[in-house]
Amino acid sequence: MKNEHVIGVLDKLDEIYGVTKKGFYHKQPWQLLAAIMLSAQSTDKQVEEVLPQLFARFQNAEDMAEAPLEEIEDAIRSIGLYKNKAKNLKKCCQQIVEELGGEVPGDIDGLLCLAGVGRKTATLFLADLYGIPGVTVDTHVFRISKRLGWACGKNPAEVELELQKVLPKDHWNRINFQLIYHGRTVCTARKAKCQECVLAEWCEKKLD
DNA sequence: ATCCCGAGGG
DNA sequence: CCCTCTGGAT
Repeated sequence: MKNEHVIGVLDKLDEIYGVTKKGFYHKQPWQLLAAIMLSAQSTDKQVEEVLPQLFARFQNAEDMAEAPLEEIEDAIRSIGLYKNKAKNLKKCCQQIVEELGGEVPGDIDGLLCLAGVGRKTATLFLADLYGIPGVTVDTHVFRISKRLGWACGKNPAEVELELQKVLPKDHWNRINFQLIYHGRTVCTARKAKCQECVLAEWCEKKLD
């Protein structure tokens, strides 16, 4: 894989998908964290439909920490995996209120101690809130990185390290949403639309 | 490796 | 109808 290939792809991604992503609406850090937690295995659209009512009902982390589980479930039911997500949200808010004085951690290790917060969620939170550079490897980034020939790792953690070496740091925080969008619309898991792919000239796995 | 789980696409 | 989905926990 040649360096010009990477530059070519990155320029094209910036051109097609832009360089900034509209993050989830939030007034407080815990709201952003909650929104990202809800987005697991769901689309942004689904999450955004639920947020207004959710934050109207629960004004702060303490409200959610004290709320009956069923009330949280009701507020997010239309999103998949709602039982796990409600349970994690409540537990996470309890931790924030009872162990952290109401403050959401500002570092990766602190965030990873919270219920329902894994590497993907934590990295995205830090990127959105503080602009801290981080490569988040979800299913789309994982799949496309390998098709492009940027990585060959067996799991997301390995691919994350490979991408950190291949990609300039100033692209880390936008490669995620760019590849996710590309992955949902063009470079899909099955039946990738290579004919209409703007990255095809640099792609190792391009289909004819 | 499996489960969670509603929504939308093929 | 059947499949997958911007993860995380067990």
